[in-house]
Amino acid sequence: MLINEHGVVFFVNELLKLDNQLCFALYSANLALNQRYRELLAPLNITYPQYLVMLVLWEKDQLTVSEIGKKLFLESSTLTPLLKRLEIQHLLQRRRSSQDERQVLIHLTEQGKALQEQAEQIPEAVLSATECDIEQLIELKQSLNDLRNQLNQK
Amino acid sequence: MLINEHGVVFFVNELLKLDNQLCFALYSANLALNQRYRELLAPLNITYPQYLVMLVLWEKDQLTVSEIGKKLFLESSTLTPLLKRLEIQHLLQRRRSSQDERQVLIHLTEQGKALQEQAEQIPEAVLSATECDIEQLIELKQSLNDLRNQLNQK
DNA sequence: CAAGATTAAATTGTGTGCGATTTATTTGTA
DNA sequence: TACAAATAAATCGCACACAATTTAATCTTG
Repeated sequence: MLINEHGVVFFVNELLKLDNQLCFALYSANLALNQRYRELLAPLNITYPQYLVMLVLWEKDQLTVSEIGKKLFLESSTLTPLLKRLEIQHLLQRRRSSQDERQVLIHLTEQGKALQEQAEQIPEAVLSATECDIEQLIELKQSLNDLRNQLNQK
Repeated sequence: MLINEHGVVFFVNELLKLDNQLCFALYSANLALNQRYRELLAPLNITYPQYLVMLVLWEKDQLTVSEIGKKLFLESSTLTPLLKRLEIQHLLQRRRSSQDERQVLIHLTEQGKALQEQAEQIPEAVLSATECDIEQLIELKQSLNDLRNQLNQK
C-alpha cells in the first residue's frame, strides 16, 4: 500500500495495472493518430514520418541525415530509405557534403518547398478531429514531452 | 486571433504549431516507450505488441482473433502473423472454432500462462523509468484515452 | 605520416501496422 | 433450399523502426 503527497492511497496492484493502462493508452492513441494522418496526408502522397521530415526541412533546409535524426529521434536505418522515397518523389535531393564526404546533405527541391502550401491545412484538420480545449492539449503535449525525455534518458 | 473561455489569447499560427508539436510529442513518446519495452521484454523474448496480446489473454483466455483486435485496436492483418510467431514460441495455440469455422480461437499454453510470473516485474520497471507522480500519470492516461477515442470516431 | 579509433550513412534482417484483396464459412432471404 | 450478402481470417504489398553490421571518410595519436 502506498500513500502519496495528497494522502491518496494506492495499492501496488492497481499501480501496476495503471502502468499497463498508461502505456497502452499511449500506444493506441498513437495508432489512432497515424490513421487520421494517413487520411489527411493521402492527397499529398506522403506518410506521417515523411511529413515530419518535411516539417523539419521547411523549418531549416540543408540538414544532414543525422541532424534530422536527432530532431525526430530516428536512426539512419529508418531515415535513409525514407529519404530515398522522398527523393524519388522529387520532394528533396540527397547530396554528399563536399566538406565531409561521410555526411549526406538533404535539401528541398522547388516541388518540396511548394508542398508546404498544400500542407497548411493539415494541422487545423487534426486539431478539429481532437475536439479538445487548447489548455488541455498544451498540458498533454508537455506531459508527453516530459515522459519521452524521462524514457529516453534510460 | 482566438480567445478561449479563460480569456487567453491564441494566434492561429501558434495553434497550428501546437498541433504539430502535440502530435510529434505523442509520436516520439511512443517511440521512446517502445525502446524501454524492447529492453525490458528482451529476457521474455517477446515484443511490446506481443506482450499486449499476452496481457489480454492472461486476463481472459480463449478469445478469437477479432476479439483481441477489438481490445487492442489492431487488424487481423497485423494480428495473424503476430499470433503465429507466438505460436511458434509455444506461448499459445490457434485453433478453428468448431461452432463457427470462420473464427480462430486463441488459447494459452501452459508455457504461455507460466510467462505471466516472469512478466510481473515489467510494469514497475516501466513505472520507475517514467519517474512521474501518480496523479499526473492517471491524468495523462485519461487524456490519451480521450484523444484516442476522439480520433477513432473519425 | 601511418594505423587504429571514431564518425556518418547505408545495408541487412526481423517485426510491426494497415489497406486492399482473397478464401472460407455462415447468414439472410427470396 | 439456392444464392447473394456478410463475416472472419489470411494473404500481399508497402512503409516504418531499430539492432547489428558494413562501408567509407575523417580524426587522432604515436
